[in-house]
Amino acid sequence: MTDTARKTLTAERVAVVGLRERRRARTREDIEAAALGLFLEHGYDATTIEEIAEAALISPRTFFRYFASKEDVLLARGRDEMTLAARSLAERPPEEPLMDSLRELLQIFAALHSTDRERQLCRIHLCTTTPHLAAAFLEMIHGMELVLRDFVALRLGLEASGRRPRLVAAAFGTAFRVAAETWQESDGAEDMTLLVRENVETLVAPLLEGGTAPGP
Amino acid sequence: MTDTARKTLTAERVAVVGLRERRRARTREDIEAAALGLFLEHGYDATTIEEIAEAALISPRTFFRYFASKEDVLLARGRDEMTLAARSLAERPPEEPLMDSLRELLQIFAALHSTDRERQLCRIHLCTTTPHLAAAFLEMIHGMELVLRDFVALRLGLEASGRRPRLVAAAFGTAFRVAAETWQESDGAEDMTLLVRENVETLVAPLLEGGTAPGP
DNA sequence: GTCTTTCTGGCGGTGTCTGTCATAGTGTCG
DNA sequence: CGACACTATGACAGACACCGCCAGAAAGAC
Repeated sequence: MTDTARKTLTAERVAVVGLRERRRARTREDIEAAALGLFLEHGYDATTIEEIAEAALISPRTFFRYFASKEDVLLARGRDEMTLAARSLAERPPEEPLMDSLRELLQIFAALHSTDRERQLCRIHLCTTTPHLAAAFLEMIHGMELVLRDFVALRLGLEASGRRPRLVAAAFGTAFRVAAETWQESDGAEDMTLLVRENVETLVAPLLEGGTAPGP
Repeated sequence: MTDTARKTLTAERVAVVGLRERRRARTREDIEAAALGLFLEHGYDATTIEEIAEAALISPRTFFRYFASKEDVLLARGRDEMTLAARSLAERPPEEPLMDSLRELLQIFAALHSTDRERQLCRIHLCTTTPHLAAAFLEMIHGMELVLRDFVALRLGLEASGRRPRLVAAAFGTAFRVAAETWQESDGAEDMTLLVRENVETLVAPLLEGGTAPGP
């Protein structure tokens, strides 16, 4: 874990300790809000860092002290949530069937999702309409798949480089991605949680039923 | 189809007509070769457009008349091949079972793949080691999935926005992606064609067997 | 209160990518 | 073969993302 990441986590977990941390968290949220608003109004590409900085009452230079890049404003939150959720799988009882653990992961996503519904929809909308963001969005899910792959390998007692851990993790990521796309295209009308669940049952479950090696 | 794309296709299909087209194709290949060499030598990020241009004996400005971006040097070929191959599915007999058509698509990929093995390996290696390229690579596959989705919907008599066409197309793309990753990690030792085939049978076939709606 | 640590803004630089224009080479038609 | 249209090219200027650096301001520890 990087130093920056640890600090961020600490600041979030201990909630608020000093004035400095509170201010920093506040500024970060200001930037996110300002950016999202401008993106929705003028489009992602047409919005410059300078405009975001001005709207958030900071200097352009400071923007990059809060976010690594322009796309990060939209994806950092999701990225953190995803990897943290995937990592939390390590705390599940080791004897629990893998498919049950994955279903538990869905619960965590559902909880995260319900707290931030409106923004999620905006974010995914931007991601699916802007090519550059679409690529970054896919890569974000790919990052979660890597964490997931190691967990699946551990649980199945296989090497992480093997075929089955790869496919299970990728199938899960794909189930999530397709659900997000479907949800976005329905303008949030469909039930995202249900969509992911269905897709996981359709894509992932067949890979796992019948023990550890159902395939050829 | 864009004007540029049409021209490219024409130039490829009619092979070589005038001196102009031949020269243009030659320059394009020079740029590709120069770029790939520099990427492998110094890394993708450490290579500048200026260096590529110099190695290819063109001006930096001209580089962007052949490729839309730096990443495009590596991905344009694959992108074209993928979408063309996916589009060629339209010429399969309409009564052919969908799964058979998809297996046919694998054949096309295998043929393309065998003609350019070494470079493919280099390209995928770069894509899996450079974050920015990884994202673009995933997006390339996503583009193929979109074409595939429409085809699947047409064949199954469903709407392209439905769940099943989405999942089938995404599963196919994922099968391909995982195979590419596995192949790259084995340094080309494994049989890429076989890997894709296995993954498709594992991931896609379960979605299609038992008619048009096997799921719940 | 001082001292240390952290945050911030500004400056300058690199690199990607684009619009524009003049020039030179290519294809075509009379 | 000569006039014409078309296209490719290179040079220039510019927008924007991003980063290293430094000096000043603010916060926390003592």
